[in-house]
Amino acid sequence: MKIDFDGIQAFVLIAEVGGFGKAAERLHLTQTALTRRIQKLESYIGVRLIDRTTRSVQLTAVGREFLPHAARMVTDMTLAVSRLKDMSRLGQGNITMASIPTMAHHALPAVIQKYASRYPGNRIRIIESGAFEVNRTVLHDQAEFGLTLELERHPELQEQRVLREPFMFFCREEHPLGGKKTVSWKDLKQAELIMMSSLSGNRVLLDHQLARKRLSLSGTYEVEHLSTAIGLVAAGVGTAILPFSTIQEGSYPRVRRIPLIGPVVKRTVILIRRKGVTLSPATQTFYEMLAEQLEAASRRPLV
Amino acid sequence: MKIDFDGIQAFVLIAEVGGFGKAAERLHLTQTALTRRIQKLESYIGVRLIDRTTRSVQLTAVGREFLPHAARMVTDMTLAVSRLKDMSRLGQGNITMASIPTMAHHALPAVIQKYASRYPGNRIRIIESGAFEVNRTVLHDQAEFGLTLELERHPELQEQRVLREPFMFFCREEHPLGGKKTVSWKDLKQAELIMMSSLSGNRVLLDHQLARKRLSLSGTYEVEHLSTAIGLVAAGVGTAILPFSTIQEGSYPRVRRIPLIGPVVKRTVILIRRKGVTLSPATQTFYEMLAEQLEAASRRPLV
DNA sequence: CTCTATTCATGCGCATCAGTCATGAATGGA
DNA sequence: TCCATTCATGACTGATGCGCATGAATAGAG
Repeated sequence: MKIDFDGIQAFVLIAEVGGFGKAAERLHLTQTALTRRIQKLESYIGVRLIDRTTRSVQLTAVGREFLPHAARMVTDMTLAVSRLKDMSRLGQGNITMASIPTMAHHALPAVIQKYASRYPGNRIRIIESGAFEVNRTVLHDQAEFGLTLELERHPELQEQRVLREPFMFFCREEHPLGGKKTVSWKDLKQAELIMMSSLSGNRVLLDHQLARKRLSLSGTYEVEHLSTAIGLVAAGVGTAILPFSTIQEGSYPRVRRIPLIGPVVKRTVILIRRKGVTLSPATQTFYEMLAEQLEAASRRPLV
Repeated sequence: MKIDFDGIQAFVLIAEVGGFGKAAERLHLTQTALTRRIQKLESYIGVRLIDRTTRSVQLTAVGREFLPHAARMVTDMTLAVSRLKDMSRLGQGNITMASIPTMAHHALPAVIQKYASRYPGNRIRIIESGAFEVNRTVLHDQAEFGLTLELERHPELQEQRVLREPFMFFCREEHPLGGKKTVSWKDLKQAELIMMSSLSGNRVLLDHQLARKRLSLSGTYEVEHLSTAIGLVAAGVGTAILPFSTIQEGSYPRVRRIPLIGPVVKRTVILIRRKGVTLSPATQTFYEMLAEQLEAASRRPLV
C-alpha cells in the first residue's frame, strides 16, 4: 500500500483554491506538475476526484466525501512534522534530568535560570535523589541524563567530569576551630561531628578515601541530607564535613567554611548519560550549558 | 514544507518490529533502503529519531514522543486511502438519486433489489419529486443523477432515454368503454376523467402533444399524484389517462388498461446527470444497471 | 459571430532520487 | 577468539517527477 502524500496535498489545495494554476503557485510548482500529481493519484486509487475542464474545476462526489479527511490528514502531518523541526531548531522540548540534592539546590538554579531566559517555554523536570538512585534513574530512561557523584563506573553509562571540589570543615565562627586557616583530620577528635548516613554517596566517598589514609570518622549525629547537616551546624549543634558547595556565598553568615587538609579529600561531580543514546535537542543544549557552567565554576578559586 | 510519508512509515514500522531488517522484509524492500529512508527523514527534520548500533535499535527521546502521533497518522492515511480504493473496486459508496414517483414506485424497486443483492452494504437514497424538481435537484448536486420525464432540455444536463411508453386509458372493467380493444381520444367525451394537476409533468406532456393534434382534455376531477388517480379509478369514481407503467401486473385486478389511439401519445423517461461530472463508482454501476433494466423493459411487448 | 484570454492536458527531455548489490564495521554469544 | 547477526556505506541504475513548449477547450469581450 503506497501512499501518495504529495498527491493528496495537491488535491486538498486545488479543492481549496479552486484551480490548478493557483494551487501550483502556492506550492512553487508549475501547473503541469499538479496536473500530473492528480492524474497519478486518481489512477492509483482508481477514482476520479476532480472533474475539470479548462473552464471549471469541481470535485466529484467521491472527491467531496474525501476532502475533509484529506484536509485533516494533511494539516495533521504538516503540523506534526513542523513541530518536530521546530524542536530541532533548538529549544522546544521537555527536559528530564536527575540530580543529587547538593547540585539541585546550589548549582542548578543559576543554570536553569540562564537556560530558561535564552530558550523560554520548555518544561524542565528534575528528579532529585541520592547518587545511587540517579544512576538507576538514568539507566531506566526515567531521566535523559544525571548529575551525580563519581562512584563506581557502570558499563552502560557515559561519564563526564564537570566539577571537582574539596570537602571542608563547617562550624560556627565561635567554635574552637573557627578561627583556624586550615583544619586537619586529626583536629576533629574533639569536634562534635554531624555525619551523613552511611547510605549517602558523599559518606561512601569520604570513608573510602580516608580508609586509604588509615583514617576513620565517628560522628555524634547522623543525618540523611546535607541540608539538614548544615542547618544543625548553623544552629550550633555541632560541626560537619561537607562538600565545598554545600552553602552559597552569603547564606549562613555565621558559619565558617575551613579547608580540611592532611589529606585534602575531594569529590568529583559528573554528568552521566546512557551510552549511545541521543539526547533531545533541548536536553542536549541544556546539558552542554550545564557542563560548561560547572566546569567554569570548578576553575574559579575557592574562597 | 515537504512531508516524507515513506520515511515516517518506515520509522513507525521499525519502532514496532524493533529492527531494520524485519521492517524491510515487511515492506518488501532491502534493509539498505530503510536505512536510507531513516537517514533522509532524520536529516530533513534535523533530529535523530532512532539510536541504532548493529546490536540494538531503540528510539531516542524525541522518537518516543513522536511515535504515537506518527503511528496514528500512518494508519489514518492508509485506512483512508484503502477505503477509497475499495470504493473504486465497485460497490462501496452512497448513492443519491432523484426520481419521479411513477418510476420510484414501479420500476426502481426491482432494480434496487437486484443491485443490492450484487453489491450489498450501500446506502441508496431516492429523492422522490415531480419532473421539474428532479431537474433542479440534479442541477444543485443534491442528487448525482435523476430519473425523469423528457421535457425541455437544459444545457447543463446530459440526457439518456431509457423508456418510452404510451399513455393508456384506465377504467373499471364494468365501465362502458371497459370492453373495447382500443379507445380513441374522441371516445373520452362521455368518460368521467380524473386529470392530473396542470403542474404535473405528465399533464404538461399530454397537453403539449394533444395540442399539436388540436385536441384538448377537460376533466371532472383533478389530483396531484398518479397514485391518487389510480386509486380513484379502482374505486370506480371515474376513468383516467395514465402512463402504461402506472400499475403493475396483477395489482388492481378490476381495473382495465386499454390502449389509446388517434393519436398514440407517449412519454419518454430519461436519465439525467450534470454534464462533465463523474459519478461515484457505486452510483455509476447503479446508473448503468438502471438504464439497462429500463431499456430492456421498454423492449418488452406491452400487455 | 469572431477573436482573445484563460486554463487544463500532453509530448518530450532531463535531472534527481530512491532502490539494489556488494561489502564493510561493530558486537554479543559460543 | 571466532562466528553470526545487524546496521552503514559506496557505486551504480532505473524510475519518477519536474519544467518547457505547445495544444485544446471555452467563456467573455467587441
